[in-house]
Amino acid sequence: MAYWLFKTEADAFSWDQQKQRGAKGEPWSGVRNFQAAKNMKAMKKGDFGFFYHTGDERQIVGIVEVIGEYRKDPTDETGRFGLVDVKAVKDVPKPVTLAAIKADPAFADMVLVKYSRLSVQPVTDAEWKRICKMGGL
DNA sequence: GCCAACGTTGGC
DNA sequence: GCCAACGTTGGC
Repeated sequence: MAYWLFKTEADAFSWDQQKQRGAKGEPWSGVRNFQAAKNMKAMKKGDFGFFYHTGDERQIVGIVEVIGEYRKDPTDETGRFGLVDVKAVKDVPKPVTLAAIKADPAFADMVLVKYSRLSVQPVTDAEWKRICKMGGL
C-alpha cells in the first residue's frame, strides 16, 4: 500500500467536482510532467491519496482512492503521458493547510514542502498518518 | 502581481 | 548530449 498526493487548482477541478463523480471516479488527465507521470505509473489499485487544493486555498481537503491504474492520457496528443483514475473516498473534516504542514518540523522533508511544483507526489506512511490525525480522521 | 525554482525545448 | 533560453507553476 502506497500513499500519494494529487494537486489541483480548485478553479480547474475541485474536490466538489471529484465527489460528484462518485464511485465512477475521474481520470486524472492533463499531467504533462515526467516525474508526476512516473509517480502515477507506480500506483496500484487501492492506493490512497490526498486531494490538495492549490491556489488561494492551499490545503488538503479530501482522500481519494486509485481505482484504475496507469493508462494513456487521451488528452495528450504526443502520447507520452498517461493518467490514473481516482474516486473520492471521504472529506478531511479539518482541512490541513500548507501553512500547518510547513509549521511542523516533522514535514521538513515532505515533497509538498521541498518540491511544491510537482503535481503528483509520493507521501510516506508517517506523513500520511500524521496528516490524517491533523485532519481529524 | 512578482519572482524564484525548475522542467522542457531546441540549437549546436 | 549539452546548455541556454524560455515558459510555467505556485507561494508569498
